[in-house]
Amino acid sequence: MAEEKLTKRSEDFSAWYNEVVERAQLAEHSPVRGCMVIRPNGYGIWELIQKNLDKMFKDTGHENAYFPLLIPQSFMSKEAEHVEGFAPELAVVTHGGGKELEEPLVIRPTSETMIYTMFAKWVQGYRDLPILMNQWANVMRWEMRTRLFLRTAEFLWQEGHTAHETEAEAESEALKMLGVYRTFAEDFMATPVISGTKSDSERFAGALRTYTIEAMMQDNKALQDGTSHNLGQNFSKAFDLKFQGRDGTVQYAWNTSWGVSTRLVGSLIMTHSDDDGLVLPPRLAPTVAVIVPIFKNDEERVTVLTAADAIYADMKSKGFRVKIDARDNMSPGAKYYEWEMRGIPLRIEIGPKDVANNTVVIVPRIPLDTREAPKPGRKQKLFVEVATLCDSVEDLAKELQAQLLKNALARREANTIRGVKSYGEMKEIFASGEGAFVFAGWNGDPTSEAKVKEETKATIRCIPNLEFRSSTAPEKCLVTGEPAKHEVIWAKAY
RNA sequence: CGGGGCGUGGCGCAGCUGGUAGCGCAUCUGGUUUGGGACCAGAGGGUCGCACGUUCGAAUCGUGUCGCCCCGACCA
Repeated sequence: MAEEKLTKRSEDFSAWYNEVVERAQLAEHSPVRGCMVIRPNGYGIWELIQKNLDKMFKDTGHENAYFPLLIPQSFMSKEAEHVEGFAPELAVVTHGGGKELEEPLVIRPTSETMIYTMFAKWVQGYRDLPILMNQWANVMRWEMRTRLFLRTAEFLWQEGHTAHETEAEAESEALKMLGVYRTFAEDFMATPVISGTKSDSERFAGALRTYTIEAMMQDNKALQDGTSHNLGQNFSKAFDLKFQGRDGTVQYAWNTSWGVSTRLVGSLIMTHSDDDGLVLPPRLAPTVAVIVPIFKNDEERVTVLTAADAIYADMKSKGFRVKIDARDNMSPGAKYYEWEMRGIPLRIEIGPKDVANNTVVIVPRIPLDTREAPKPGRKQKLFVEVATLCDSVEDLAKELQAQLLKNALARREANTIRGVKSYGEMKEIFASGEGAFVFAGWNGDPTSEAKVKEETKATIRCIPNLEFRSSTAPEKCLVTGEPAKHEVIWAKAY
């Protein structure tokens, strides 16, 4: 009996997302409210994100360290905005060793307070700067409403923390790391992102400025993929992080922090996947290719499996992330559906005919523009010589990676609206349910921002960086008609 | 925190005018199959979220409680 099809994306995006997460065996709800069990298939994606980002951090001079999970409650209170921002979502430990603690400990929602406490001990003079540090950790925020990968109570992330001698140096660091995130999003996640600055209302609690990369999901809602903050001297003043400068005077250090989380896995799912299930960019796919042997009888079985095993061993030895699916209680068709659901970029089919011809059939997860178009209703099937299989897989993986970015970019541009004439027009856009990224002028006033949020549910995702702005800057604020201070992107967001 | 829904084999569900639990998928065994979701035969597996109450008798009725999901508010 065939398993029922996935809910269609177009019918119920939210249900579709949950089904992909569960049926692709990425993650499931834990017995604890709002927490997530990440299964190996999902964790494998995170491991590749970690591995590749970590290399980029090291290449830009950062080192990894680790700080404690529990933070004395008093640390949290030292920076006024920070405590106000996080107080409602703290989980607090009140007992230990069977006794009530003198001072409650909070489970870190982020580690600024702990890390800058330590930095303060480590820094005396300007020669101790800069500190360029990162930690891979779990954090916990008692969110009112949670969603697998996108907003869980506990999540895995990396948080970079740096301390600098000058304001300019800190600003440059914050922007540099935003650039690292943008490069990672495009090159690995195949996700086009718009980088820019958050408006004050969306700024990190305690930051001078918050930078962001914003991606568009397939329901045209925005998702913040990563964030980078210029913390100014707010935390160094709160935690007494001082140094003696080149001129002999004692000064406060300048800090930045930046992070991405397991939310990126959710972002991947919502960006690329389709009605057949998960679609993974090859560079972040725990398994890039799966070999499915096909045979009718025992004789064929031996021939085909021998050939398939040889291919598998060869690819494995060359470092390919490849799997062989030799299960004998399942028909090839059933296997195809399963691996498609799980987002494997390339399927390698090998049957008796292929063995005889020294070929295999490769089926990419999504159609590639670079290859001959498939017949209507069919998948693209590529016949490949066994002798050149590894090169072909490498080429196809690259083509698929590029195709995903191309498709996502085309989709975002098709749903990006510039030159909206009136606020009424924008209200219609967000009332239609289709949604979009709307580029428009804004007077810079939080009041007009709040008004739009209330009336349309759309918020300012960011003030885009120069390269993402419209060629002609809007003159007027779309909401009030006053002179525009910035061009901004309005969108509904996760 | 407000509104709604749901807790019954691994998963999805039925049973709820009370009478001691059933279906589909999955699993196991045997056989036939296998180039797009195989079929036949047999088998195993459940203190019906938890507690108290009503009753001769509770998955079913009542009260309480715990948990999960969805929508909203909230959210670097």
